[in-house]
Amino acid sequence: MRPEIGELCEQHVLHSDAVERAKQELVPEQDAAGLAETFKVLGDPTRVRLIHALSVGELCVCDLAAVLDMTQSAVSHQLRLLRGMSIVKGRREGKVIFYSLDDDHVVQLLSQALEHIRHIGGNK
Amino acid sequence: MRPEIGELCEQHVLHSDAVERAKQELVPEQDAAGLAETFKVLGDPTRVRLIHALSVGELCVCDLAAVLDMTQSAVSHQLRLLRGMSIVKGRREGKVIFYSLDDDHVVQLLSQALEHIRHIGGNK
DNA sequence: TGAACATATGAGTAGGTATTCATATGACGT
DNA sequence: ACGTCATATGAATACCTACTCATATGTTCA
Repeated sequence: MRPEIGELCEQHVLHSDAVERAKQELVPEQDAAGLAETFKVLGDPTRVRLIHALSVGELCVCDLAAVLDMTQSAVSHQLRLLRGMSIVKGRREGKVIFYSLDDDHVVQLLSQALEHIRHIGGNK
Repeated sequence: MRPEIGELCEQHVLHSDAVERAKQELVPEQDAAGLAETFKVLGDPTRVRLIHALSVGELCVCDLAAVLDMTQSAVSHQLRLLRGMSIVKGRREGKVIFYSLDDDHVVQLLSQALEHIRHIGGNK
């Protein structure tokens, strides 16, 4: 079922039809970039903890800093990123700004990734 | 419904009960780290494209390089990472090594993330 | 065994990123 | 208007990461 081996690698590619097929279905560059950007934002322990903390309920910056034992500045910087990706949103109430998750997809992403981790955790 | 505002921020936290609650439910550091690690691996355009290409069907390193227009070395380095996270696996056949996705979760993660992107794409 | 090929890997480097420190913005009470 | 508090932001820095180049490993065939 697999294609015949064709020519040299560096120059002519081994399995040209498979390559063709894969090229056809290539994600548009733009999507790949967008996906990567999204995952990159989730790819930091601090931000994962931030998101998880907010999944419990809304919290202000100050509280987040306390919960995660971080500087207010550091938290604020990270929230900026998360806001930029529409993962969290802020609601002003006087001096305080309460943050909460902006999108349900994200928690699903987290739990699904956790599944993946647990799934492979044993064998390796 | 929201808690009374308490004391100073920097030192005593604004909403102590909410903070307590959030602290209770904190993800174990280990999970947060694991999640972040997983997402970090997905957080790169090259690897997203690699994964997507493999979702069509197995390909050897050389073909992957052709499909994504990259150096064999670069591809190999990335595959190493993906292998380490049990996202792809290799199957040797003579000189050639065919790579394929090791886990279904990953494609689901990709499509779910794509949903998120499309969902927010408009407003911003 | 040796040449040829596919893949893996180590060192080096350029660009990216998370935190800190200092400071700015914006809102409230007096 | 002023001081205080919560949050945001710019610059600097120390660390990380993706690629390149050179080379090693491992397989096949003669």
